[in-house]
Amino acid sequence: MTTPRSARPRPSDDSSGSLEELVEAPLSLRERKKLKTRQSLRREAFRLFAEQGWEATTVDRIAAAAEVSPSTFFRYFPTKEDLVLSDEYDPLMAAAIRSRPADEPFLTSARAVLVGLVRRIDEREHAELYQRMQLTASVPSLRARMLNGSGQPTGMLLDLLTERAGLDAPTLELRITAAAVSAALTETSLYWADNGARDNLADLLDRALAHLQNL
Amino acid sequence: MTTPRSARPRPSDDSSGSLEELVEAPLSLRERKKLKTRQSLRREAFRLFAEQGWEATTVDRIAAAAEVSPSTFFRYFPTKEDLVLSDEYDPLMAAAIRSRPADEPFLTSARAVLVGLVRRIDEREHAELYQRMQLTASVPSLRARMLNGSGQPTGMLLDLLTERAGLDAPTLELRITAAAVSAALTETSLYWADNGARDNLADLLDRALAHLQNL
DNA sequence: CGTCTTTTGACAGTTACTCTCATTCGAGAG
DNA sequence: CTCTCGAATGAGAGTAACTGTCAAAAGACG
Repeated sequence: MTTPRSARPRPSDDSSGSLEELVEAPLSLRERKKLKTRQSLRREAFRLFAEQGWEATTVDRIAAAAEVSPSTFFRYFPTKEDLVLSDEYDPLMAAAIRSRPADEPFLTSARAVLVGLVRRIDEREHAELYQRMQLTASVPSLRARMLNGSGQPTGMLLDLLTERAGLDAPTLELRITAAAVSAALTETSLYWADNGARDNLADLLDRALAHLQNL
Repeated sequence: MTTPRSARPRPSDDSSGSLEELVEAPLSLRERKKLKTRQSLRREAFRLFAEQGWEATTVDRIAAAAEVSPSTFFRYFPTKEDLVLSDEYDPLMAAAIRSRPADEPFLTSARAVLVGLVRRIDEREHAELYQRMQLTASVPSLRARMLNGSGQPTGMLLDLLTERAGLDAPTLELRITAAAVSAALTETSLYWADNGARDNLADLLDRALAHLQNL
């Protein structure tokens, strides 16, 4: 009962796929189909968002475009917002941070890992990332949810911190640290999108995390 | 177009009233009635939340209990969530911070002002404050929105910072600072509620903001 | 009192989301 | 290849949070 990650339960499993699968497990036909449906939903949704905007694009239309029933949509994404906000980077971040020396100051670990990760993501999927952040920054309800925990790394960062400290339950200080880093990540992304991605996201993030150290 | 404060527009005016009115303006009959309606809605809502929980309490029932039409409910609170999340402390905070020497480090100002303010609020309205935070902490959608900007002080803190820096538009660094302080405030409140208000909220906040300084 | 403006209530409509149940389809055994 | 089982889907009905419009009620003010 520490910090709930997402309001609603995920559909069934976390088999997501975007940034080069971590494990190249031979997917069963069933899994491949699920993946296709998921990708199709996301792709069609983003296409429609770009064409007609967020509000004008109803879930029914997205489902129709992806050729599934509206029911199915909600089996893949608990809410329309999750379509945009759900990311699959958390496990990557966690693994990367865990691979760092445990006695390194957390902000140092986080800075190195996050900046590196963001740089690679930005290189490979710049267009997608940008559209996502653009949407997130401009749609109020998305921006609102972006600024918080669901779909954001706060919870995982906190778990990492607690684990590092060898504790069972997080202290106030750990929660503050996690929240601050997470807020920096989020705020930087929004800043980036607000400015039309004029700057390099990874560099901005580096600046942001550096700034956190001398508050 | 910096950081939108709230997703939806406020009903009409910001004549709210809880913590000892700042201005003792002689309210017209109309204004007094509005205030009564607002308070009635909030009171009845919290009563119902306590009795039947968040989800079981529909807007229609709240409106009925307050003896206004459902339409009117939304004229006072843009969303059901705002009923819980909207606070009227922002202007107080702003004024208090502005009264500090402009060359004082921001975190120092913030720490002194926020801790003092929170202490006074907690003394005067402990029960209310606690129920609000309890609700916020336990209802996922509320907790989610709490962790972000809408209804939270991020935007105002940012304005203050920008003003202090003598700038027109906030820099990334200013945004990070505002976000970090805001996150600390939020996270502390949740921690407080999570722990059943065992500790003193003002003291916790002091610890949290101190911690921010030596990240 | 009479007029103007603000607030309200009634009502209809949209949409995100939930729940249930029958059907379909892939997995795996024989 | 077939049969069975469990998982995924589709259909449909239902709920509740909002939105927008319009006419009636009520305060402000001369």
